[in-house]
Amino acid sequence: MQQKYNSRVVEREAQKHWEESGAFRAVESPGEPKYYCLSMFPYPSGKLHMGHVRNYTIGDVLTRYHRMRGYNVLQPMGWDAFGLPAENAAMANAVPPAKWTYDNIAYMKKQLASLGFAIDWSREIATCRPEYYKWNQWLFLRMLERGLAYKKTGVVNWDPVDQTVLANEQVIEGRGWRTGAVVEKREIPMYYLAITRHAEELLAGLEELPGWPERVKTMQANWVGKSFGVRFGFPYELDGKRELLNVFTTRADTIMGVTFCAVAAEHALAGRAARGNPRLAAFVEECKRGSVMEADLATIEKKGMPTGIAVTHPLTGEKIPVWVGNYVLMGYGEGAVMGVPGHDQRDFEFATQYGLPIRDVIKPEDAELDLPLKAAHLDYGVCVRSGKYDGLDYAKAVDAIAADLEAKGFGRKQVLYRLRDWGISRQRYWGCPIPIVHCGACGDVPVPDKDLPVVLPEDLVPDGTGNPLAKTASFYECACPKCGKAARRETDTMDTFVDSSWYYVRYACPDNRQAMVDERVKYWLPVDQYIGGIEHAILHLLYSRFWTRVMRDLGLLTFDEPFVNLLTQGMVLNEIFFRTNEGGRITYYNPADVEASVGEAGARAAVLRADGKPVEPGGIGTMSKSKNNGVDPQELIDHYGADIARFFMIFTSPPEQSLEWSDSGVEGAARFLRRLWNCAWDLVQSGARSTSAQSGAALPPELAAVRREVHAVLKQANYDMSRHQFNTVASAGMKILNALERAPRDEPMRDAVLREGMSILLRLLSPITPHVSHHLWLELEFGGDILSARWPEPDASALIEDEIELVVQVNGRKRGDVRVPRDADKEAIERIVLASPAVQKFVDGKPVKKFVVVPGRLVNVVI
RNA sequence: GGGCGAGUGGUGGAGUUGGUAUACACAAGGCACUUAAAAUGCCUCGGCGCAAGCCAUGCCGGUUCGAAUCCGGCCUCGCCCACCA
Repeated sequence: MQQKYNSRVVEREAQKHWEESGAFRAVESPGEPKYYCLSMFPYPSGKLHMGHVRNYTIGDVLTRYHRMRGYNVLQPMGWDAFGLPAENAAMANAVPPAKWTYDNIAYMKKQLASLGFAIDWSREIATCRPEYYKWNQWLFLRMLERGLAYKKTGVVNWDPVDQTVLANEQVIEGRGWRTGAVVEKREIPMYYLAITRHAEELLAGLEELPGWPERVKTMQANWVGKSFGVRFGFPYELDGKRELLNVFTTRADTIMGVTFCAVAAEHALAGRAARGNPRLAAFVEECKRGSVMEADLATIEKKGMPTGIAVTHPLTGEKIPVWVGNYVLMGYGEGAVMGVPGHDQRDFEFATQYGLPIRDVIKPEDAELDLPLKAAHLDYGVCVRSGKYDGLDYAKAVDAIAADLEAKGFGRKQVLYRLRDWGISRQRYWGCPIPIVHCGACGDVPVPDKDLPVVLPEDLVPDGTGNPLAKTASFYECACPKCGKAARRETDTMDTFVDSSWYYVRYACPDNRQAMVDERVKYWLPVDQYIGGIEHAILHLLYSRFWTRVMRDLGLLTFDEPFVNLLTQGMVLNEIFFRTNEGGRITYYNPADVEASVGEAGARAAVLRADGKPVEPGGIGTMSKSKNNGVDPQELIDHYGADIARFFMIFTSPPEQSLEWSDSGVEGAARFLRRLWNCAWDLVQSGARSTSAQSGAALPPELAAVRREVHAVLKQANYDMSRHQFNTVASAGMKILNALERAPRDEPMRDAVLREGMSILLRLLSPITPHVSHHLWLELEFGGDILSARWPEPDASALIEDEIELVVQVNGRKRGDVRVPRDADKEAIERIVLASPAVQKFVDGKPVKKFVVVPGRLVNVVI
């Protein structure tokens, strides 16, 4: 054994051993309990960042722990390899996205290997490989057959210079992020997946996910957005025809307070009214051009214009004017609302602005409203000034009004979801081709299964002006599968969220060229533990839950929910430093280049090392390129090694909380592992390798205390492990080492206690610091491979003491402690406690009102 | 505007069911070893007080023998959603 801990040597040897022995190869073994542990696969952006390291370390801890618990574990890894950054890099470097992506994958794979993760690399997948995305296309065709995929014209952000669609986040202050051109709204045909058909099931299914964080479930439920209400129509006549202006409301009880109706600019009625009304037409155009971003909509001023059309109130027969309102969304409900200014704040603002009447028809049960209203009264109450509905509460009023509307044929109760169908068309090159051929004679023709996959050419270089596929004849020129005539292939590709919606299934059978899934899926799926960032709480996880149900309905899967347990790990944060120059431009400096010192009165001063001049502290924030506060994990690994990096990640914060980077924290981790090594070295030097740890042997009190400490800490650590609080498991490792180091030197049984303690400690740490644990396990000759060693359990007999210490409280305040025999009953304890000087002093002859005993912990004397 | 979290030392954070608040670290200070530095080891470390003791888990109140933990009302911060009818 080397005297000094050399992480490089230890880690290289351990990794070589694991690789040569195929230690992480997962093999199906029916009858054996399985544990499928999955971390969200990375986008191959170039190199790992700290967030990856944290994510995969947490996953690896769970994987290795469950293996030692006797589970047949699977931890796969792959690449979310399609996407926009590859196209941007391609433009910048004139290299095809494919080459850039594959190079990045090769480098990042090496980085992952150097961290010692227990990954089964034989199952590696990359979503940009035809053998993977073929099944995207295949499933899309199945969905098309069932009407679950369909084509529709939708509104998108369009960059007129680049001739391309922009994602919402690529629109900055109304302009394209690359070109600076004013973004237009355009209606173009896109393919949609009918996720709304599963809205109810996606909502109800959340109830069956006790292993998911509450907040993720809440976010999903809000996103699906279920509302109970009434859908009904206001009748009107146009060009001699009787029509209905349909609206949806969750407040049918306020229907007698309607003083106007408002429709979205895109609504058919608005278009109709705009004909022959240039001012209205101009207003409608203005509204249509507005941002697609909903967050922006919330802040803009309410604007509207009358259409000149009037509808009839379905219950009162009153004439109601119809307006176009910029606050009405075409995409939700009917694109039209009933205006109740008395009881809806938006309607109130609109009515106030345009002088429309405001009517109060709801009042609190036992109070009167302050009239005139200064704002809409939103609370539920009872109906007033509502004719036959007067005095009814919310539920009764809605029931009665819905019944009347239904009787008259105007509408009825309805459930509405906020969720919209998933548009998957992207006018981008680096993605999965949509398997459709456009034929002049036959229309849109699906590519037959036998012609799958539609292969994406890998040698194109985008230039920023539109989709290169649309300019590559060898791709788009094809024969119609139906009639054989010349046709044009669809050049849109799929949203990359499609790729990530089912990759976890494919890990079970990545090599199957004949089918999307096979028998092995039944063994491994669903995923037992999924780990990833909270930023995927809505979209990725919702799409995956949807896709799973689609596959289930096709008979490909037999379960509803893909991820049984979900752990959302926190962000990795670091300090931010910057300077502002005369022009107001902010330059960020990496904390590694900044010398920070704590000055007088705790004031923090920071200077840039390069020039010794001060920089301003900008607080703490997520590691990011824009704030230039990232720490390159590779430097950490090169300098300290994988185990120290992993230990720091686990020890510093609980997995779900954010983790603050700290150089001295890393030093602390390094210090601990050196001490661990030294402890093992001493034990090896004492020649005590073969001394067996006998639990039953009578130990002198000091050693019994050490052993008791070790087992007590282990007991707590096992509880912490089970609830995924890994930071305190790492603490437990430190506590055990502290206890072992305190063991008295001259006792003959010392080495036996130390050996037992080390065998526990190494196993406890091995999920966190697998390399050094592996190495010391061999050096101390505990037998076998620690990878598959049994997880340690505390020895109950080690925890028993003949005398226990009880804390003594008087009136709930700690006043001392007493030692009592382990089996003392309440009377005996009371006798001892009342006789103790600490209690005597406070009781001072006063009568004892109550004597509370918490067994094994404390007593409380109430006087 | 709505929803969900979270507020504990100088810092990161412990504290299952209410039961010794501040575990384990980091930083800081002191000492030892050393020619010196690094490394290592030992000690101190919530506040006030000479002490007995008192006060401290965002603030105010309540329940309880006993509250960081439970209940009610505020304040602050973070995240998510957001003119959703």
